[in-house]
Amino acid sequence: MNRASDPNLTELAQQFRESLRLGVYMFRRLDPEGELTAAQLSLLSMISDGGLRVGDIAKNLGIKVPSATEQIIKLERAGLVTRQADPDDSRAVQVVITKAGTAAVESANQRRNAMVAGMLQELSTAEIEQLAAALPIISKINSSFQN
Amino acid sequence: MNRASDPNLTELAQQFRESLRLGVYMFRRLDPEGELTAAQLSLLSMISDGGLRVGDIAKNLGIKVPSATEQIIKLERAGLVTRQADPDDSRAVQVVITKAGTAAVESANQRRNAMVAGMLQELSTAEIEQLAAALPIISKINSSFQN
DNA sequence: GATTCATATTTAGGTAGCCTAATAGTTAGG
DNA sequence: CCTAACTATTAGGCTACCTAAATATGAATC
Repeated sequence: MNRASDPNLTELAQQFRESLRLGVYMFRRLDPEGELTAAQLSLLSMISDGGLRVGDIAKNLGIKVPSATEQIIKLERAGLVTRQADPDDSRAVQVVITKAGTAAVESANQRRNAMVAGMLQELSTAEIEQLAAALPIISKINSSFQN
Repeated sequence: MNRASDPNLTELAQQFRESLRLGVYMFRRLDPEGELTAAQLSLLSMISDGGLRVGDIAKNLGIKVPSATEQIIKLERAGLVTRQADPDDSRAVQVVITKAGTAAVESANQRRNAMVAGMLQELSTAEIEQLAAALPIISKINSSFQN
């Protein structure tokens, strides 16, 4: 089946792209005064359940390895992560979150969630339900994009 | 009414932020080889129905005036827009799209819409409906954010 | 076990797209 | 007319990405 040229789907694609654009701007403006940038919070959140190698971090974030290294170096200098030799492969490096890193993630998430929740509370109950239903679909679209 | 501390709303906020993050990465990867960057396409689309002043462009894009000026200069050098004195206010500048600019927008939109439509066609009819219902809500959230 | 090929990371250098602060020109109100 | 407010540009800086090249380790082959 190929519906990609369906005019309705194209129209929806256009609207979806516009939403993506709005999302980029919202994302950038969320808590700009916070101690963590958006990129740093994404990286720290990713390793908060256990250390990962640089390459895995890059892959999961959808960026190139040198870009990940750069962020990791900044986070290390800030005392939020440590780099340790991977015991199984001494070419690789395990990036592990520190206590300070965990604390920073928690406070950053709280601040940002509070900001977003403040925006969401202006929605009606029906709108909140519709939004909640759509978020998993966006994740699904993203998965198909990764390939 | 203050529901912002409602745990359910906070949970939804967290999920929404994650979707935002995914959106950022999708947006960045959409047609990276194209002749227009995402920022350029956003700006050009905005003026495709008629010239706008630099300040209006900046406001609509959610960026500062000097950032808009910078983009406009690049687009002008590429022959996609022209800058003209505003007849009513000679402090202001009208930014007008050229024929080449219009052509570039059309082809960029087609390419990007086709890419997105390709991703959307993997969704079920129900999912497409749910997504379509949520997009206006995202616009609404963004509006409340602008303030 | 030495050579060669592949993998993991870092270093070096570059770009896009934002920002703030300072400057120059234009308008409008007192 | 003069001052305050507005519009845009210039100058300089930052974050977060990129590619290409260097370094180090691991794996495979002979």
